[in-house]
Amino acid sequence: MYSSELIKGTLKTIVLNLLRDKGRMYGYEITAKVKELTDGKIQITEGALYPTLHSLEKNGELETEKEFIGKRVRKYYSLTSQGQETANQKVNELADFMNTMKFLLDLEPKLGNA
Amino acid sequence: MYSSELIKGTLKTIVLNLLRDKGRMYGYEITAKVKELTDGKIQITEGALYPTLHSLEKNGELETEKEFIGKRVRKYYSLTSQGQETANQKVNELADFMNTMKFLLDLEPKLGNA
DNA sequence: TTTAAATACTTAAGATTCTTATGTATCTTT
DNA sequence: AAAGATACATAAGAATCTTAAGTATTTAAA
Repeated sequence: MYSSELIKGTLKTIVLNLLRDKGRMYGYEITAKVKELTDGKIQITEGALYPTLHSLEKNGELETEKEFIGKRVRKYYSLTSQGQETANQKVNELADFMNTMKFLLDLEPKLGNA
Repeated sequence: MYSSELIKGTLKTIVLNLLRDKGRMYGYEITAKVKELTDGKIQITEGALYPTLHSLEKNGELETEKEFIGKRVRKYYSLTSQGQETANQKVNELADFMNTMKFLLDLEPKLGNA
């Protein structure tokens, strides 16, 4: 488990990226998938996830379909076309940021002014 | 410039790592160095940096020496031995986290259960 | 069979960490 | 003389997370 500050700011990107890959998922499934894919190193709490999903939906990035599994409601989320764009952009930004951070932490010699 | 959520949670690590490398630095110098090293992509604001430095000092990770440049005070920060350990640990954690995130974003096939 | 655990969603209070803004003061450049 | 850079500090507000509590169904274990 990583210290919680690190997760901050990457949650939206994780969710958008997963939905881009899987097509549609419901909340509980997202938490389980992230936990599985990261061997438990990243555990999204429900208190963080659901407000994020609601906010993304309100913003037009996600749309929902309700399905009944027996008597229980399940809300499937999928990307809107706007959400597709945002997903691409957010993932690129995070990848770029991680390159910058890697450079900063390794303090590699800067190219171009040797 | 990255969207500000991304910076959150990495600031302490950036500061500790820089101090580990440079020995000692003062606040303003840190903001300038990070800006320079990242070509302006990461700009630490003073409102974020100074409280962070104060909190790290209060926590025993950093120690300070004041120096006068003319009539102006400059506060140099350096790592305590505890700060050294924290720096190592934080940098390792962030590197580990970035690997996990890279895997998660690329959705590379998981090794070990093919 | 009843109890616990897992599934599935929701929301509220509080903590943390950042942005934005303001304030003070000195030094350097125009 | 004024503007911009240097150098510190802190407070109000925003954003995002944790922790916690609540509701309800389904499945597994005792």
